[in-house]
Amino acid sequence: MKNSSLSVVILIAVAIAAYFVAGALAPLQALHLSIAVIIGGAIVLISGGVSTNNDSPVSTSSNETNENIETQTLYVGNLPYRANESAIRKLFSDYGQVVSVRLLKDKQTGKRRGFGFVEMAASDAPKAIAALNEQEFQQRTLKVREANERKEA
DNA sequence: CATGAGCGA
Repeated sequence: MKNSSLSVVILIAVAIAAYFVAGALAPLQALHLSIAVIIGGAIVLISGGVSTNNDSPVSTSSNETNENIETQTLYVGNLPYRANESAIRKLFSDYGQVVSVRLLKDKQTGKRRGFGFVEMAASDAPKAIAALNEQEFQQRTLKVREANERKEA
């Protein structure tokens, strides 16, 4: 839709340019028009062929499993109120790829509740638990455990 | 601003 109108604009501009290019190449003005029409027709075929290629861009059946890594949500408790999400993400990213980190805040009061959830690769989750559980983080002993409710892989 | 066991819009 937008591609077609844009193709028309580009087509006109290219055709005009092709007309002058043809003027430089051919001595006769009739030949100018002929070459311009030929080039214009070629542009029409090319742009038409491109725009009508509306097949699904990534319909290759091998693309459906696009890095579907098994993720495990970890419960992280006893977090310091000063802790922000980036610090937690960086802390956990040393033991595995962190998918998402969410620190829970009270919706009513807006205050932080001191715990959160870290979603990371399931293969790296036990290592992160063993390494970060009962570990001191900003003078607070973290409690890292597998999440129980809400989301499960 | 202040709080400290716990499992989430």
